[in-house]
Amino acid sequence: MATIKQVAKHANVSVATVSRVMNKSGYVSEEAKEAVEKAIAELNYAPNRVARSLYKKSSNLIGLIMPDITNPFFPQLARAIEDVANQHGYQVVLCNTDEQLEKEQTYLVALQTMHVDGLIITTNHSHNPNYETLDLPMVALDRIVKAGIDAVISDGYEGGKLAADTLLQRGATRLTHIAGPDHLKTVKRRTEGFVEVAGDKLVGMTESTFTFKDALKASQELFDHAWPFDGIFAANDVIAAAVLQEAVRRNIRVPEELQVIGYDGIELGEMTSPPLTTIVQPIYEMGRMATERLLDLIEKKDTQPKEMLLPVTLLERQTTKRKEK
Amino acid sequence: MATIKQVAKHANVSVATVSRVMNKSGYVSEEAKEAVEKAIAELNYAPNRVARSLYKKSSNLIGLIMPDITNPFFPQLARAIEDVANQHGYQVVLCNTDEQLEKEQTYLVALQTMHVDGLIITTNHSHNPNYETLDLPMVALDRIVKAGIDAVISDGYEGGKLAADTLLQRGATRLTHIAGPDHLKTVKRRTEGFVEVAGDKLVGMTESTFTFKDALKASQELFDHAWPFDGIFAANDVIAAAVLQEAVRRNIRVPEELQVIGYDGIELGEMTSPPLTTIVQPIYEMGRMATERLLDLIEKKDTQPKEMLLPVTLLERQTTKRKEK
DNA sequence: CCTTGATATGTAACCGGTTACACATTAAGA
DNA sequence: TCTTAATGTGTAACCGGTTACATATCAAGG
Repeated sequence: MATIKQVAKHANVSVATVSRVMNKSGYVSEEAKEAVEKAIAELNYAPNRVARSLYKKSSNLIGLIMPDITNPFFPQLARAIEDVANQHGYQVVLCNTDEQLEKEQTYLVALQTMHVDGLIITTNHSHNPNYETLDLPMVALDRIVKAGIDAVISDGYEGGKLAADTLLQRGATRLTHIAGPDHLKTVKRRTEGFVEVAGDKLVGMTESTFTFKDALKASQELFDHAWPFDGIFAANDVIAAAVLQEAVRRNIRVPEELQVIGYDGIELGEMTSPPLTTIVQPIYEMGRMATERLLDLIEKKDTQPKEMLLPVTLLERQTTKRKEK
Repeated sequence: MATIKQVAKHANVSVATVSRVMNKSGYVSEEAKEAVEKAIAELNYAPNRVARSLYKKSSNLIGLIMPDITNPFFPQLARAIEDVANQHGYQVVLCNTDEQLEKEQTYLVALQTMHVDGLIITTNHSHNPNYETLDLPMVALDRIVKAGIDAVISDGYEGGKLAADTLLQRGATRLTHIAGPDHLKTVKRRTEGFVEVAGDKLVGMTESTFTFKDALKASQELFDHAWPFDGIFAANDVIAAAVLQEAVRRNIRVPEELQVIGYDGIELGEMTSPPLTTIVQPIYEMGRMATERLLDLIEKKDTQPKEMLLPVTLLERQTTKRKEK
């Protein structure tokens, strides 16, 4: 690969002039500019980003820290982030932490020493010392790290209420719920909203992680102990899919005997039988906003911490009944 | 962040000595070593990877080029790659190209100018000029780029035969198939294997992309035109899920009336109702092997091009009948 | 005692960009 | 015509590491 020196020699100017035309900075004569552009084209030159990074202390890299890209909620987020980053000339470094503090810490130093310009974090323990001392632009996505760090989240509380409302309106009278992991504040809000509206119609509740296996186990327990019920809200779509599968296995008709609502709006919901009714959070949009916000932070456009709460909507597919008039 | 100079001053040695103890190279007295280690610990020093990259022309970064991480086959691959890379001190840069040559080209220069050490490619057009001139270690994963470039793929041909065999053995007599996109050689092999064994039992066949929407459309067409049939092999699990959903919608009992086999072994297959029987390729293993191979290439351990063909297995869940004795 | 090789350490060049600064030329304004 | 500011360009320092090379000390062998 050609270097700036070779370009300079080829164009009969100094490296400073080459740098100036590339960065459109300082004064350059029309003549010199053309010569440099010609040389760049002829040598197929592209500036070495590593060298630039070293001086500028900025790499045009952003770190994306998530628990596990294998969890079907995250790829869409990653996609949005990558799209926006790329449009602005940034690349993203993928980090799966499995929510392990130690892995996270290792990544954090790796990312810092490679001078990433910012971080998007979709992982947290309620108290994570790793981030608190970190002096790097960052935004939390779908998680809340701590006050003072920007966050983009969906309105889980309203989502939970909407789920209960919908179930009740469609004639359900005995509601149940499978909550998500206890340490995720954003997920807890869904449960709170649901419980509030469900009131004394709530006849059973359990808890599960977001893996399908665990969700299946939780579903079985719920069916074993709380049956009969005719409406269920799952803390996310994976859990809802497990509920659905277990219902089918038990020959419970959905939605006639049991109505099911999930949360997230991932593609998986389209693929179940019947397709899943769910509370959709605008996943791609959330990724987009988080990234744009991060880029603003990096370019110091706005340093006032913000929390962005996005509205959710009901997507009626076929695990709920038609609306009663 | 501290620099090597500060560490040197703090330990009362030169930067060269500091560098030597960090890299365990050259001669260093026990005394100096201890002083340096103490200084490193006290200043919480970690070497600047950008500076190191500039001199070494190696960044410990690998580029991962895939069509779309949102396609449920890829996250598991990405996860495996990231795991292995990380264990060896490498990070991965995620690139979604949507199979667009132009996007790919843009990424390629970005990746080159940031001096990534290697590439894993899971995307291709049968003839992609971008890679042919590229002088960078790379391995193709689940795709074949061209002879001379290492590839890790699963045995689609055997997989197709296995699917047909299984269907036939379980009493199916009228087989159909939904093939994948025509330009993917590895996917075509599945079809070839299936068709060969199915022989004159094959009563219908169509083609689809790997998006659920398209797959649903293809399924509907197949049901409209080729019904009745009692065994179907889909080129991947997403297509199989679409077939399943359409079958349920048409009140066709699975597996009693129609047996379905997919290909891939992604988690989604577990979540359908009933759970999907499928030909599983060892996805994580493939990602692992590709990455290990790439790292070998980077470290010049072995430069003889190789193609690794991994065996597939049948995972019997509930869309096929029990084996007849 | 002298030579030699192993051990130990520091100085400075280098990687490939960016930019402060010095210097030269030219045009405009007084 | 003289001053001043705008324009144009090159040299060299700098970013933070790595390493070639020079230099120094010391122990072993002849």
